Amino acid sequence: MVTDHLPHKLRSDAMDNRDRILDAARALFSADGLDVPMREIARRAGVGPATLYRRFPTKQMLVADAFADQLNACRAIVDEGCADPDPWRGLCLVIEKICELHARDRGFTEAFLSTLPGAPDVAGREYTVKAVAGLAQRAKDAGPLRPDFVLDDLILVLMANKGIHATSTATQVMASRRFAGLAIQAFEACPHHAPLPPAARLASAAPASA
Amino acid sequence: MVTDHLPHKLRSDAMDNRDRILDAARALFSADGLDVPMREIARRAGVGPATLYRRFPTKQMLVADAFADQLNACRAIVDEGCADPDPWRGLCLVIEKICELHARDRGFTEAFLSTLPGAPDVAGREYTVKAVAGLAQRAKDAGPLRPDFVLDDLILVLMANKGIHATSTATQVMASRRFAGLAIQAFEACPHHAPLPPAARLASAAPASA
DNA sequence: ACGGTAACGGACGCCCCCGTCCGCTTAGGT
DNA sequence: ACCTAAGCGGACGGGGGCGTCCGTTACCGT
Repeated sequence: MVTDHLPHKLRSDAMDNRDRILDAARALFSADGLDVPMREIARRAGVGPATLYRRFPTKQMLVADAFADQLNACRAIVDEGCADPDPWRGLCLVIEKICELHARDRGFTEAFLSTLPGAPDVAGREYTVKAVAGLAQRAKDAGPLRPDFVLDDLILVLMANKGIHATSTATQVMASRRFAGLAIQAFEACPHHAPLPPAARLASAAPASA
Repeated sequence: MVTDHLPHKLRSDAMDNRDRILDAARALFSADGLDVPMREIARRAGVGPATLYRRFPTKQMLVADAFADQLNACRAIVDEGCADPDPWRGLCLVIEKICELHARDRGFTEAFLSTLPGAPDVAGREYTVKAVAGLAQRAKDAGPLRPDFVLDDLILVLMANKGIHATSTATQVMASRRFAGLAIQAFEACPHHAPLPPAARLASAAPASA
C-alpha cells in the first residue's frame, strides 16, 4: 500500500524494479538526506540509471512517492492529536510524535520543510495545517497554551528540530525528544511569561539542497 | 586585527591577497555556508586558485582564520554574560546574543558546531564552556534556571537554531530572536514543569558538509 | 637600476554526478 | 512456441569541483 495511485499498466518486472527503487530511495534518503546521488539509489536498487530516470524523471517525483506513507503517518498523527478531548494534550502529542518522526528520517524532514514535493499532497497539507490551527485555537481557549502562540512557532520548532544532528539514530531520537519537551514547556501558558519577541513569517523557505 | 599570529614574513602583495581572500571567504561563508567552492572564494577575491591553496592548504585553515574574530565575539558575549551580577539575566543575554550571532552568519554557525576548526581555539573553547557552566550553575542556585538544565541543552538550542533558515537575513534574525525567547521560557524554572525527557550527549557530531 | 626570489595565476588531469541514447533482453498475449 | 513491444542497463558527452605544476610577473634589498 505504498503507492498505487498512478502506474497501473506496468509490466510485472517493471513494477518490481519500481518497488525496489522506492525501497532503496527510502533507505538512503532516511539515512543520508535528500542529497544522495540518483546513481547511488539505482545501484542500491540493483537497476541501471536509465531505469530509475525512466520511472522517476525528476528527483522530486521520486521523493514525493518515496515519502507518501510518511506523509500519511504525519496526517494520522495530527488526526490523532485532534481527536484527543484535551486539546493541549493533543497538541503536545502532535509535537512529540512529529519531532520523533523527523528525528528518525532525515530525508523526510528535508522534504517536509521544503515546500512539499508532489502536487496531490498540497490539498492534504492545507487540510492538515487547518486542523492543527484549530487544535491550537482550542488549546488556547482552554488555557494551557500561551495566547501569543502562532502557527509559525510550530514551523519554527520543526525547522529547529531539523538542525539537531547526532551520530546515531538513537542519540538523535533522544535529543529530539528532549527538544520537544523543551518546546512544549516554552509553549505552555505561564502567569509570569515575558512578552516574547515578534514571530516571523516562515511559510516555506529552506534552500532545498544547498 | 583579524589574524596576525602566524604569517609575518609575507611580501606586501601577498599580504594584500591574503586579506582579500579572507574578506571574500567571510562574505561567502556568511551568506551561503561553508560549502561554497574554493574557486568561488578565489574568484571573488580576485586571485587564482593556486594563490588561495598556497595560503590556505585546507578549507579548515581558511575557515579557522576567517572566523577568528567571530569566535572572539562569542567569547566576549560569554564574558559579558558572566559579568552580569544576575546570573539568570546573564545567561539569557548569552543565549539571545549567540543565537543572533549565529542567525547573521550561516558559515560561522556551521563551523562553530562542527568540532571547531583550528587548534589554538580549543583552549579558548574549553575556557568558555567552563565559564558558561559556572554561569548556569549560579543561575540554578539563584533559582530562575530549572534544576534539570544541563549544558547539552544549550548545545541542543544552538544546533536547533542552526536549523532555522529564512529567505532574508532580516527574517532569519527575527525568527531566531523569537526562538531564543522560547528557549529561555523553556529553561526558566516553573513550579509545575513536567519532568522533561532525559538529555542526550551531543558534544560534537554534525556531519560537517553533508 | 638591477638581480634574485617570493608570489602569481592559467592550465592540466582527476573524479563524480548528471541526463540520455541505443542495441539487447524478456514478459506476456495469442 | 512465437512475436512484438515494453523494459532494460551499459556507455556516452557535458559540466563542475578538486588540488597541483610551471612559466611569468613584480616586490624589495642592495
